[in-house]
Amino acid sequence: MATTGTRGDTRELVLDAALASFGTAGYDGTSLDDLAAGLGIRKQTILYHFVSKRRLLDSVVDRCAGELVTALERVLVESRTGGGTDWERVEAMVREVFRLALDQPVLLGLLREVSRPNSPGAVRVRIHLEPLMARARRWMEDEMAAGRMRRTDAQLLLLSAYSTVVGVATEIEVLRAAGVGPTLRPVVQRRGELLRFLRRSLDPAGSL
Amino acid sequence: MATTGTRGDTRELVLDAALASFGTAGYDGTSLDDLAAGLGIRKQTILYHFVSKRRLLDSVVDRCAGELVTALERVLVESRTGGGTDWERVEAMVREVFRLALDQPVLLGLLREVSRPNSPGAVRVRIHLEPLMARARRWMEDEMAAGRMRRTDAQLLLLSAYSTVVGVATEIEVLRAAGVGPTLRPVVQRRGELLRFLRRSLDPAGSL
DNA sequence: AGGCTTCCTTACCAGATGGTCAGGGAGGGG
DNA sequence: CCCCTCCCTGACCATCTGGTAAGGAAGCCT
Repeated sequence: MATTGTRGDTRELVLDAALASFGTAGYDGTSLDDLAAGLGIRKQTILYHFVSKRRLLDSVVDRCAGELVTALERVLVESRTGGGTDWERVEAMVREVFRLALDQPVLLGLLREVSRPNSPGAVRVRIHLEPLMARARRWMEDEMAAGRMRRTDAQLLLLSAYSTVVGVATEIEVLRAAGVGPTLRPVVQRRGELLRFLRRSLDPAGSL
Repeated sequence: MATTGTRGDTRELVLDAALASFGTAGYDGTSLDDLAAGLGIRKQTILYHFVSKRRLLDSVVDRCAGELVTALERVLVESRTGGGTDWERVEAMVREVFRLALDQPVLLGLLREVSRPNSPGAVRVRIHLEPLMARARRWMEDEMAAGRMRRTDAQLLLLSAYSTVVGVATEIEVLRAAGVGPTLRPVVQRRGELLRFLRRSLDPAGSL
């Protein structure tokens, strides 16, 4: 072969490149030929591993959603054994999501692309996020009923948090377009706003 | 003819349809054939009025940016003759932007599409927004120097406000995708957050 | 009437796109 | 040795893409 060198992980390399391209150029703006050329392989190789372009997108989404779920699951377990308050657990989750986003900014690109209503990946990402959302919602409503959380519309709150994260994606891009370097100050600021908002909505001990 | 009926305003109809399509399906996801078919005309007619697809996007952006600038200009004049404080003027501007966005949600779709870094329309929208931004920035810095505004990074604040508005675009779409009807409550909530954020950053008389 | 302009059309094209098909090389097991 | 499977590739294709060239119909002006 002598193309990629290490052997065996072509599939993963394609997924990486596809994630980046879908996130920046968009689904329609990504051509399998270009994608393959960037990897030094032929388009047919991509089609061999992922039957169609559509399924490639699905695979990318699956993989990213998997990472997200794993990371959240880990934080959830940690905070459970650590035995923090509800609010501390919420905060840990939010921080984990932002950490993930800062570590892999490409994820935000994909999320943004896939949040578009008519996007082919929208349904796929919903499949992954809906159980997560439903679970979080149920938990929150239980905690509200038990008086450990302030009463509010759980679903609307979750969606608001979700779109804040998507908003961060656009913000980073806007800043870059405006010539502002990839400083993380605005991201941290957003995180602070989101946490403050959530605290105000949820924490019974929250100020103001 | 007998196609459109009223006569003469084919150009405007094309612009309307293009705005909607670019905003929902994206630039790459929009084909001139489909666009024309939706209007009951032929693709060549579109090419006749707007020389190329790219120029069509430019025209759409131009028109929308024009509306925005006009609306803001009007508010600015009104608030100037009304003689409000700095903060009241800022608030009036923000409210006008949100009003515009609520009146024509398609605008948000376009804005979102065009905020993508590699988007062909990104440069065009920058051409329109940069003078606006520069002007606002200069004004804010003057007011800060005069002590009528709290000191802060004017540019970062403006960009933050801008991306909040773009964020509203994604939020509406996310909500729709989640099955939540086009309720305006989250939008109003966002507006409230943005105003609070701006007030905290700018208003010398602002609380907390 | 005849020409000019405006608006829209049919006919056509070169290039790119996603996808199919058959085949080739490497390795492993019999 | 042969066969089989895994991974990859070249050749090819139908379709769609934005864009060009040319012509036709309606109105306006002289």
